[in-house]
Amino acid sequence: MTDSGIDTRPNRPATLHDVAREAGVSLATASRSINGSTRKVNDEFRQRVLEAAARLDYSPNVSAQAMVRGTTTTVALLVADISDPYFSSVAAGVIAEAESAALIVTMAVTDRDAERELDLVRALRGQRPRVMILAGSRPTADTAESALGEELRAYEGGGGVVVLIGRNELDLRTVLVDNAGGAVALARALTGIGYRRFGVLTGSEGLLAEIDRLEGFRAGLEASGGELRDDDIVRTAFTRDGGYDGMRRLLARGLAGVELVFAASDIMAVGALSAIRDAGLTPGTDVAVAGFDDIPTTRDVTPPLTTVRVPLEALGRRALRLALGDTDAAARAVATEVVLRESTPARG
Amino acid sequence: MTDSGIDTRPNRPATLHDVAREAGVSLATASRSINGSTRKVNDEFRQRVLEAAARLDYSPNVSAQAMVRGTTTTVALLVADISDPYFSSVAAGVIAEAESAALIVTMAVTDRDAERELDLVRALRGQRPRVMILAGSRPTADTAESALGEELRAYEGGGGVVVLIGRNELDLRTVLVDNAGGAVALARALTGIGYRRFGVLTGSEGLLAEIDRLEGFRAGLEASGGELRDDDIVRTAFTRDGGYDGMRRLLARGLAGVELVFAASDIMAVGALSAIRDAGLTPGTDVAVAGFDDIPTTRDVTPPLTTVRVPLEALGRRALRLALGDTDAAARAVATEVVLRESTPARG
DNA sequence: CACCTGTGGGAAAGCGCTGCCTGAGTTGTA
DNA sequence: TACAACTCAGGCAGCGCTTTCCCACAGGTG
Repeated sequence: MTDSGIDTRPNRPATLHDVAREAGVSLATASRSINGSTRKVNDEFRQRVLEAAARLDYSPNVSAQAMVRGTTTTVALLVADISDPYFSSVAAGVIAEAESAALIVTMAVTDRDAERELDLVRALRGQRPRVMILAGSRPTADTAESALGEELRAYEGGGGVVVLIGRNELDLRTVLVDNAGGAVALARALTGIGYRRFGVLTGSEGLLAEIDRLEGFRAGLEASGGELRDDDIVRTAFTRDGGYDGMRRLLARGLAGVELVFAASDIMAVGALSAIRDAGLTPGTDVAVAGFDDIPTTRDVTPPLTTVRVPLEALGRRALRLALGDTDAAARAVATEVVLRESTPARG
Repeated sequence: MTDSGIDTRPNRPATLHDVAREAGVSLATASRSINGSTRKVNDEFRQRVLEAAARLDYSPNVSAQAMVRGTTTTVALLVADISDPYFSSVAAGVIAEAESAALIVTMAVTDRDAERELDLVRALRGQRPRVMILAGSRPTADTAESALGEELRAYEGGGGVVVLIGRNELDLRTVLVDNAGGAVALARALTGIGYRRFGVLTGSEGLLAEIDRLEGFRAGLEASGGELRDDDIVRTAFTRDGGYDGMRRLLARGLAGVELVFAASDIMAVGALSAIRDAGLTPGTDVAVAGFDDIPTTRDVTPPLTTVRVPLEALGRRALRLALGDTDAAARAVATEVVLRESTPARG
């Protein structure tokens, strides 16, 4: 078709240069026609450029644009485990919000490994994302952690914005969830419907969310006459299988009067339900169970799970809005709400 | 510290140029020290460069590298809905495999909207990803679809590789799942344990997976003496709520002898279980239910769900491996496996 | 008719980086 | 001692794009 046998590698995407040549205009005019700068372009020229672009299947090279503009349209998102419904809901929120801000999301999974998390942050930093969102990051200030902090600060020093989801020791923008308040309210609600003796399944990773939920629950019980003995607190993995195992341990040991087991996350609670059933007991009747988060499956397990609703998708949206400078989003902790269902029937 | 008041905007990430200056070497040497090219660099120089880089918190600009190298390390992944466990498992597989190939994943969500899907493909194309993976894409050859095909072909024309997960009319690399075979095997297994009259809950979107599963199931029943009347096939949304609604419709109409309802996906089956329970019936006992996919929650619903196992994470891994040229990955459809659980107790 | 102003296309610089090419310095060989 | 053969640091072009800056030209004014 066109003349000039300059570069006819077939596998090279068309460049703006190609488009300009095809349309018979300069590079500058082609650029202005396609992205629509402040400068006006003659309609006829613009038309020609757009047609040429379509003919050549032109697609602007965002790397090149990023270089010259000095800014990208990327949001980097780190989650612990994308197949965990907690994180996939948060991710859905981030992605939805990113789409409405015309940003593109790059995602990485840490597998709850601090070292890998650090490597990923390093790698993602190279993308010069506008925003970096970390969900379910490790909390305690050990060495790997402070290296992470340093890396994040370096990223911010280079003009990036970091947002953490969930309380954290790092001194960075954070979307706070009212874990403690929700746990207090849950404890009160449960004593209110007649429960007195409680057990707890919580994580062993020292996540601040775990701690806040446990302490909040304990405080709520103290204020409302419930009892939680230290022996009845089981520390286990913060996963479905962790919940299953923890519950099994509790059952093997004998419930010894525990009427209700509070699992610090729904996913653990779901595992606990299965463990109860596998032990030949009936959850809700023989032991009540409550969770935290209100992931979608809480409606579909049997009995439906009492929990504390955390608006997970909203969390993700809010994280990005906060990063983008919406100060309202920083205002205060995201509210949580107790949802009583049949896994905790009213007692006597 | 350093002299030359050239550019001291505080919010500018350090460039390789800065590092080279700080280390007192040339740009070329700095580049070679940091990325380790084929050329050797004097140990002392390299040391100096690495120290300077650390001191300045240098992180290579991947956009710049992409430009000059003419290739990126990005994988673009499109899914219909990331909070659906089917897609989040597939995504987990893609991300895991990407990590082991030192690639980074960019993710977008189509929300099952063909138009949005097209826009996203267009936008992602600008990233020049090495690979583009589409999971749960729309299938039928309508107009938006052919525009999608054109866009994907343009992307491949520019040197990219497209992989589709699940059968599709587009003539592109595809990870095939043996949906039909699994459905046949399921039908046989169920007639084998005494079921005769069946109902089906399937999607209304014309996805080829839906069709293959339905047709496979039908064929399996025909071969083994089961009965499926057209009236007992309900078309509904391919989601949890779709399953719930479909089952409710079936129950409202009266089961009229249907002993087992096959839902074309687990997520629909889970909704169906809840609908059965909400109607005051006992799933498994009053109506049996079977699903397809074996998502994690199938173990935790009551009764545990009979299903056809699809190795979802493996699907994602395989998609990327296929894109990266692993010809074994293209070999044949991914095998599926019947898993009988208590939602379909043996009859009579 | 001389001059000014506004409009809008084109040339060119340069974003951060890699990889070829050059050339200085070192070692080996006759 | 002369010269070939290496080795390896540095110079520089250029990846695809945006954005000044420049300039030609059209139209307006006194």
